[in-house]
Amino acid sequence: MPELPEVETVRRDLEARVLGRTIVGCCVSPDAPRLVQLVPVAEFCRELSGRRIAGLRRRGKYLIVDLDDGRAWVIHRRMSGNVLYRPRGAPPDDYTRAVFTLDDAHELRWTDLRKFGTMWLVEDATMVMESLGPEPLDAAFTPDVLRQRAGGRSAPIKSVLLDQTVLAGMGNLYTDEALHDAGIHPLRRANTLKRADYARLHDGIVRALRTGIAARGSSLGTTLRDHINVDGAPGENQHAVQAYGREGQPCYRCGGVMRRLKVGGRSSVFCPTCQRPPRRTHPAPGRRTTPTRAPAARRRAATAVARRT
DNA sequence: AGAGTAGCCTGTAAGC
DNA sequence: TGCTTACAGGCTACTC
Repeated sequence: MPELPEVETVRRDLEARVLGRTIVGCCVSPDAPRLVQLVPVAEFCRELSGRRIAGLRRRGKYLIVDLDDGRAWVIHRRMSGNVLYRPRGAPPDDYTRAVFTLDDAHELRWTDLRKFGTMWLVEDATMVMESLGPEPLDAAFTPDVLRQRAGGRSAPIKSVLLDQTVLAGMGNLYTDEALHDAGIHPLRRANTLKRADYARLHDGIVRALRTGIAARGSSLGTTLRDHINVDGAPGENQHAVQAYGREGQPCYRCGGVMRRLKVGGRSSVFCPTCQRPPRRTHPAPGRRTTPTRAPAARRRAATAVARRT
């Protein structure tokens, strides 16, 4: 599933291939009625045709194609969207929903099995991504910034990291990786993490994302529904993954068995030894629950979920 | 306001 | 074997 590293990999590949090229044709399949946002497909295609590609940027999981008239073609891959750069006349690709013909005898093919992907043609790219949090790979993203943005939240840290208004670009895979790297349990409430926790988490986030980019993204599961790069080849980061999808397998750090639970409806894999669960449910024998602790019912519910799997 | 969740979508895999 | 159900997940819209 495309997250920051997968979008960045495609951005870099496209920059090397289509920068300066002109879009000479546009065809959107009628079976992808939600693909083009804000304007009718006919208008979108008409306005895009004839435009030269002046730049390629990324913001969070958004890919931004800057056009020569100052407008921006913004693409969000969501779950299964891929951008392929193919010679005109190359064999068809499964689940192709749109084709953008270029002036170099190639075309950009938008493939998207689940049809969740969206694109916009706008005057200013920021209008579709106003609420995004900071870029995790910018120098301005520091442990203090992370703590300031996340530290006031009572939701599980896993859910907070997935909130794009807190931090832009993290998805389920890299969140699991970062939390494992930092030794933080996904159910820990964000407002219970200490300064040192946020320092480790910051490092874990940056490391996980950089590792992903260096490996050209993660391609798990079957090729059809997964991230592939502009030439159709998968990434390699799935071989480097420490946590995501490794339920039942040994933790690379301690050898213990990796476990899985649901956090905010998302599957989360973690090491119960390296990532200590939140405060225990049951007070030690003879001890009383102090009023400053979370209500017993809530703590019990949290641990029950953690034990279920 | 913040937290939690249904729905969008389709292919795969597990269960009966 | 064939059918049904659960699951995967980014994001929006909705409820509580």
